[in-house]
Amino acid sequence: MNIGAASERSGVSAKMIRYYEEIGLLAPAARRDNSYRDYAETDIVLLQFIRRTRDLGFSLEEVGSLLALWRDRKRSSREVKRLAQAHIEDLEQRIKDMRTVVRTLRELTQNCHGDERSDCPILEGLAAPRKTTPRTRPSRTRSALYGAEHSERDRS
Amino acid sequence: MNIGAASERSGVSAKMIRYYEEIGLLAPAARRDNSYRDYAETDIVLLQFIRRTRDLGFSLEEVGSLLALWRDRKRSSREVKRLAQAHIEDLEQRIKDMRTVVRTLRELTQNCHGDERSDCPILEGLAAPRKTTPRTRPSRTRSALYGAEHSERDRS
DNA sequence: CTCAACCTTCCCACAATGGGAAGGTCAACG
DNA sequence: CGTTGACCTTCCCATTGTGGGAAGGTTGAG
Repeated sequence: MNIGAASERSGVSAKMIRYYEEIGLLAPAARRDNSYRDYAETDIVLLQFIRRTRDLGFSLEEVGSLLALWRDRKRSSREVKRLAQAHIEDLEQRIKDMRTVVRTLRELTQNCHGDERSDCPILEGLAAPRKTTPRTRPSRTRSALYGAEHSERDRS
Repeated sequence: MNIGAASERSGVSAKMIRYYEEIGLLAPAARRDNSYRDYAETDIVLLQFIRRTRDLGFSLEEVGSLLALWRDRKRSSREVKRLAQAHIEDLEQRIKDMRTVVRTLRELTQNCHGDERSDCPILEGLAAPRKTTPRTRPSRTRSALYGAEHSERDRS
């Protein structure tokens, strides 16, 4: 199976498949005479695994750990669970942080009449850090969830 | 005031201050004879503004818009409010997505005994996308919130 | 005078991903 | 058989924000 087909089957872009191979997340793919990468069904399963764990917000490094644990079936499930739980905690912290931010922004917008008048409490609020900002400092937590393409929405 | 002092006063690293200047977010700083950048109180206010909006998860591009609106006081508050609200919606979507992910992960971990035994429902679950995954696809939403330095926590 | 602590500009790295160029291959159609 | 389009290959570059660090200039205190 060519990389294109593997990509379609797994939902991982060809570019990413090559990249995962390059960084050692995947073993070098089998090659055919024409040097095309050749994928088997088992590879697809692997790719889908990666795809899914990525969707769940695990970093590639974490995906690597999970893959190692997966390959090495003899290993205990303890580690897997620990990894998953650590990730859940990460996410929960980030959700909490974001909610705080949303609350702050809501307070700011609430007092802004949003019309033609020029005075805007949002800007004042942004300029003068009131107590409303409970140290939402980047709090280390991260794992590249939603590294999506910049939303070119309406306000582009 | 040297860049170091300005950094300390504003909470923005010297490196970032230079970067913001480089990308045109800030006007080129005044220079002294020795070519050192020289900052005044008003600059500090500006830097704090940036710092705060960054903390609230606005992208640098968005910060740029807010700064423009701030500088141009004659402008209506409508735009500011719109920007803030768009950002709130962004955040809310992301919170929703993350909650879905947390729920999924919770379900997976719940069935994992997490002991020495080798079978781990988490891994099975990750391999076989059950219905539990309600299209949490990267859903465009993003603005580089928490682009923190990779958390080198316990599991480093 | 010397040394530490500043400052300057450059370049490099990171996470993950996409874009695209320059070139090789293959299959189908005429 | 030849051409064409759809593949594939490897490379390099851009992105977003941030930090690290080198190589060099300045300055102020001891």
